[in-house]
Amino acid sequence: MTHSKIQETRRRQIMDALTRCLLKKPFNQTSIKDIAAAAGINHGMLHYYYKSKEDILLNYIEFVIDHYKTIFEEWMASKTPDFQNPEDMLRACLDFAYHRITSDRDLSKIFIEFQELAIYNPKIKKKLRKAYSEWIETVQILLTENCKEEASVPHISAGLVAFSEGISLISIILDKNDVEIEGLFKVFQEQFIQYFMKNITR
Amino acid sequence: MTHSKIQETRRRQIMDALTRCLLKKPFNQTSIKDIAAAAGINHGMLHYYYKSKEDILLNYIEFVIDHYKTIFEEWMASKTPDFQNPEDMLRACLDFAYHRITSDRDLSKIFIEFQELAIYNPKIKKKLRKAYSEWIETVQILLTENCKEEASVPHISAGLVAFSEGISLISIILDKNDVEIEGLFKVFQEQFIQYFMKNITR
Amino acid sequence: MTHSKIQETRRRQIMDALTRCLLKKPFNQTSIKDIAAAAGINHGMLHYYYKSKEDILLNYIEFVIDHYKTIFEEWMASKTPDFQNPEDMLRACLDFAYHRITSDRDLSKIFIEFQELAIYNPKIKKKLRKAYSEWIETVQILLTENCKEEASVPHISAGLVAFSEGISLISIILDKNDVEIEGLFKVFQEQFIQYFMKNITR
Amino acid sequence: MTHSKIQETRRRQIMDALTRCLLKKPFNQTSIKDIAAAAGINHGMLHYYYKSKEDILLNYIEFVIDHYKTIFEEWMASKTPDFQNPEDMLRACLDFAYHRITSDRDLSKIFIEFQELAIYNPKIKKKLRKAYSEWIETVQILLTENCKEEASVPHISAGLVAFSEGISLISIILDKNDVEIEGLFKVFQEQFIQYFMKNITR
DNA sequence: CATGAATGAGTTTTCATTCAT
DNA sequence: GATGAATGAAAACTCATTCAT
Repeated sequence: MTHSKIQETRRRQIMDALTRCLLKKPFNQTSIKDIAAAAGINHGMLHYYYKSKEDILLNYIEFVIDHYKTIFEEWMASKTPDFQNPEDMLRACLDFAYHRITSDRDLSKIFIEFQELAIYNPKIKKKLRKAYSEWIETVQILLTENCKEEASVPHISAGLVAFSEGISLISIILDKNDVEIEGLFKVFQEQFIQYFMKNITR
Repeated sequence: MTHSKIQETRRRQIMDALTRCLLKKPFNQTSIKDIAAAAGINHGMLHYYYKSKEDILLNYIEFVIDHYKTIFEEWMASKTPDFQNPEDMLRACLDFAYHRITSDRDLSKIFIEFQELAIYNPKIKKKLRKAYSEWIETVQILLTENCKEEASVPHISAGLVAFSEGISLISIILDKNDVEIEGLFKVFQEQFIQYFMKNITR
Repeated sequence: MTHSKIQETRRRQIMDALTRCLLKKPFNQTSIKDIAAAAGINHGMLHYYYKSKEDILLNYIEFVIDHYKTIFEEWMASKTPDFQNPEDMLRACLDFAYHRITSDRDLSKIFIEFQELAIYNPKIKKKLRKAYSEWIETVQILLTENCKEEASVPHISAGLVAFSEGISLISIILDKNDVEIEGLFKVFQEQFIQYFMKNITR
Repeated sequence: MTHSKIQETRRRQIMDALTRCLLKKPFNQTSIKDIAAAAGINHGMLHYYYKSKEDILLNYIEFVIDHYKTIFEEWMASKTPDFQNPEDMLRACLDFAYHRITSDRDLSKIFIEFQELAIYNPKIKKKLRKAYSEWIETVQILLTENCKEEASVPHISAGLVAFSEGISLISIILDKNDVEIEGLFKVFQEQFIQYFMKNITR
């Protein structure tokens, strides 16, 4: 039992506090005291639960990634039996990814922060690389299951993820409202599905 | 003429120094003295030429954007007469954007830094929004010139820019080598061109 | 009996732990948690057994001094009947002092630490003063028993102790190996014994 | 010109301030702000002139050692022609060493602090080792000049330095007044001179 | 007796900014 | 224009001590 009940609670408080902080200020300008205040606990405790500010960040990145991976997996588990054909499944997955991830502005901001941190910090880069690799792989698996021509699947998977990240970035920077962004996304989504159904589906 | 020759030189030295700095450390961890040292000038001078650290950053962002805008415009001016048909032009433009912008790893890093700064700083966000808007608009103009069905052009333009940004991000995070990324890019580029030629070109 | 068996054990564990700690870091940089970890007990307990960090130190100094006093006394008790003449006894005592105290590098380090602590802390200074006084007195008693000219005995005793401390310091700082230091010590030891036998022995 | 006039002044102020601080508190309990306050300058400046607290200390140790080396050398230069015979010279040197170094209680305290710091810090140990080596060497040179039997000179030199350090330590710990300590020192000094004149002088 | 969560004062260090020279 | 000394606020981190369980 390395972590007691109270430890779990505190660690979760700190993670949630950091989310709130990162929506206001970049990590480098967020002080340990800021996080502690947001969590409603003494700043000394942050060093009791994590060995450094970087350690908080590394744990936080894992926390966020795991959180969304879990959400996706739970959704997949609940939906899988429902799909009648590849097109339905693809459309549902893209819808889910869009509504729960790409269009979540808070999440997008936090990921843009992660990306910047990754550029300058190899440890963070490694974590992010793993997350994106897994995401691309998940897409690949989904596509391969319904694919007769496998050669282009890896490129298509990576491209979809890149496009998704690009959309989320552009929607943040341009401050487009959700309707416009959804329209933009849908155009490409439909295009992609049609292309995929025509050329690749078995 | 408020700026003498020496002033122009100094300001340019500072901008170039900041580029070198940003490839090593994020802006928030880059000190005025770091920039001054990289520029080979006294740190006190940075406050003579710019009124604050933020002011340096705002000028720098404009400097970078202008720099690449100029490069693109010069290239366009030099190429325009050569194109025989829309397809050639589209392919050339996408090639240029890819080779000079999307695949320039240093530039990509600096833009990821800008994006993060923009999230938390409205002034920076405004500058970046303007840059991306103009970029999308440029693409729109290029497409519209050869287009019979204009309705989807705005979406396609924004999508192309988003995709381009997504690719550059993914290539940085995944540390993919240039060949892999180019392959990925080309698949979509070709797809896009074919789609565009079939449905939209007049 | 205020101290139960377990209490004695714990207190001894703490003292031994501090010895190990002081060979790595100065007392001021040794934390309560360091000592607790070295002792294999909970850091909260240190405040149960001792009222403060300083209290631990004061007890430790007494512990170390008593320890070595006991060793010397036991040795003396075991040896006394053996000596045939003053010269034998003197030589044996100096040998013992050298091999068990002066040349014990760990002990020397710990005493250098004590000396520094004593300079700035009157309570510690008092304890150390008492220890050195008693040591000098012991030497005095040994010398007086065999002395016809008592006047210079106090000076000689203090001088022997000072010399012994000086040797141990120099051997630590110069990192001389044991052989060199023993040679240095022996030269003076022999000189001293000859001088003492010639002028002072009754 | 790496150091301007003001730099020299400030650096000297800081060194002098540290002397005052070390007479009150050990180095580890002396904060950067304490030293700055004692020097009458802003604490930020200490990091302008020295790159860390340890750097201040290392410079300080060199400063103190150089200071006393200079004093000794100047004295030697002024005295050398006066000595008629080895005995006069030896006595004068030992007198000087005693009155200006061994019996200087402030200096003794500071050296006890250095010794403790040296035990735990290799860089400091190296500096102190060099200082003691040079001191022993100086004594050796003085003795060798007047010596017919050189074999024991190294031991005697090291022994004299060790004894001197031992005396200064004991006088601090026992809080003996100067008269008593001088008496103690003189007994050995006389003994040493007589021994040296009889056996070793050429 | 034992544990470990909690507190808060204190430490070194960094740095944008100012300004006298 | 140019230099670099000076300021002071703020940062991350440490730790003796307390105390509820």
